Amino acid sequence: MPKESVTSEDIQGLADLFRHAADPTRLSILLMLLEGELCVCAIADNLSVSVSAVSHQLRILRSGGLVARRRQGRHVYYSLADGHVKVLISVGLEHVRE
Amino acid sequence: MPKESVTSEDIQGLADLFRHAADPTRLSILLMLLEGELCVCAIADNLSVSVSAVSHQLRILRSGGLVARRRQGRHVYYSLADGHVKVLISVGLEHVRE
DNA sequence: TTTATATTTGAGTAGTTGTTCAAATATAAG
DNA sequence: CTTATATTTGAACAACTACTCAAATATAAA
Repeated sequence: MPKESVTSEDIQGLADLFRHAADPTRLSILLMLLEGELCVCAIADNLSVSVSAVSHQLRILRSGGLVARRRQGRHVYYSLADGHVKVLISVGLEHVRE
Repeated sequence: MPKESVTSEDIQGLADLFRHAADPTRLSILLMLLEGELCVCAIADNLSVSVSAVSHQLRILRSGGLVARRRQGRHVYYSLADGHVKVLISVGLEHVRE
C-alpha cells in the first residue's frame, strides 16, 4: 500500500473513521453490537448513559457508516454495518494488550 | 472475543488508540512512516505544518505507543512502533473506500 | 382521539484538542 | 566558549465534542 495511492480524501475518511471509534461511549456501543443488534433503550440500560446521549452517539456512528438501523414497532434496532469494525477492534485490542 | 473479556481499561486503551489516529495530521505522519523512519524536519517539510506542531503530534503518538524515536546527532528519527498500525490503516482504508 | 412508550432533535455548556508563538533545551561545528 | 541547527516545551486561544435538558416526533395500545 504505497503512500502515493493514499489521497487526502482517504486521509480525511480514515481520520473520521478513527474519530468515530475514539470515544469510550461509542466504543462500548460497538463492543455490545459485536454480539448482535440491540435497541436504543437496551444499549442505554447496559451502559450508564441517558437514552438521549446514546441516540446522539448512534447518530454519529451511523453517519460514519459504522452501524445500521432497523425499525420494528416502537423500537429501533442497531447493528454493526460491516465486518471491518470487528477487525479494527480486534487488532486494536491486540495492540493495547501488548 | 466475547464481551465479558473486555475490561473498562481495554475500552479506555482502545479509545486512546483510535483517538491518537483520529487526526489528519497525525494520520499523515503515520502514513509517511509506513515507508521508513524520518526526522522531525523531514516530516514537517513534507506536510505543510510547522515543526512545533509536528513535534506536539509526535509526542502524542509516542505516548500512545504508536511511534518510537531514535536520536542521531542533532536529528531525531521517528518510526512506527509495531505492525498493528499498518493493519489498522489497511483495514481502515478498506472501509472508507467501500 | 387520547395515552403511553421509544426515539430523535436542538440549544446550551463544560471540557477537550490542535495550532501558533516564544522561549528553552540539545547536539554539533567553528 | 560562541554560533548555528534541530527539537521540545508551555501558554494562550479558537474550534470541536459529548453530555444534559426540554421539546418534538413516531408508533402502538386503549
